[in-house]
Amino acid sequence: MDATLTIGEVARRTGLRTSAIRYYESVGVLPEPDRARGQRRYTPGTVRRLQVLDVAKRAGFSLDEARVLLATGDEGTPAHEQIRELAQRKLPEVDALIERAQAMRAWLSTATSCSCESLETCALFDLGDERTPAADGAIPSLNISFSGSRA
Amino acid sequence: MDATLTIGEVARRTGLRTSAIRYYESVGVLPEPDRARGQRRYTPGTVRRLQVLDVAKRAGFSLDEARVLLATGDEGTPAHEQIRELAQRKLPEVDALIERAQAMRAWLSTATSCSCESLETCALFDLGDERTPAADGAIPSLNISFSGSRA
DNA sequence: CTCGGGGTTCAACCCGGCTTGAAGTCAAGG
DNA sequence: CCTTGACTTCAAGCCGGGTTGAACCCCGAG
Repeated sequence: MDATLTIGEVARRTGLRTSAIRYYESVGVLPEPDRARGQRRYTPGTVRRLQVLDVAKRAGFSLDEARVLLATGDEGTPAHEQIRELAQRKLPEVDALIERAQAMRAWLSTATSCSCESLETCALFDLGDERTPAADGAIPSLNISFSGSRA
Repeated sequence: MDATLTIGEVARRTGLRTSAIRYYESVGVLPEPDRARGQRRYTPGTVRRLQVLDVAKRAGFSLDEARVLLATGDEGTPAHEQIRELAQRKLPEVDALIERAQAMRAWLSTATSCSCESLETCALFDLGDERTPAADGAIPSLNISFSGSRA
């Protein structure tokens, strides 16, 4: 429980830059740690928090969302409630992302065998067919809208 | 072929904002059009170009990549060569995106049935297992790195 | 004449997630 | 004493893809 790790130490153990750790603190994802002569001193638990953060980011959560998650340690409801709720809220977004990416893939795959002379005449670029003629060799529709998530 | 459309007209026909059209010109995705008393005058072909651009963006291409594509109209190789090459270069990226998104989905799905009391002990947040114990109910690994694409 | 509704320019701002740089403090070691 | 290295702060920059705003011009109608 004693706060012994310097920011550099935490950085080494997590693979983060010290600037990132300070940034997380500045946006409230990490709490303000104790200080010794002005310098931050972290508990070993902080390393775990940052690992959790890492996994959460990979799972598609923003820092804002991760903040909520990391706040669960603060004497309250058990972690699984927050985890479940966040995951359930995120799932449809990720499903949409997958769908969108698969539509992109289908289009690109079709495009690799394009033999059009000009973009003017290439049906690949005709607007994502709303009416979807349901033809067999139809061109994959790209009627997609979404705001993706990042690494 | 006479340049008759004002920027507002093109905007109406494409659903874009005039600011976007000027921006595309500024970054070289659209060529500089003729002008009448200082005002831009576009050919109907420009509308098509912007539709092509729209589809290309949905397919995952950046403006930089789309610029290359749109440049094919300029008296050169037939369009399909560029289309094919760009699509082939993009496919692995999109495949990676899909894989990543599916890993996210799997993790989130597992997370919705988490019953851990604390983040400390929750195996969901143990680092993406390199050693992959290959257990059956194993936690989906999130060992992913990638720069996604956006709408 | 004046107003409204196009058009023009350029610079600045937005988003998220950091990084980078300048300038300062502090402790240990040669 | 001086250097080295790790820490501190704050402001500014970066990426992509535009949007927003101020200040201007120009034309036709009432």
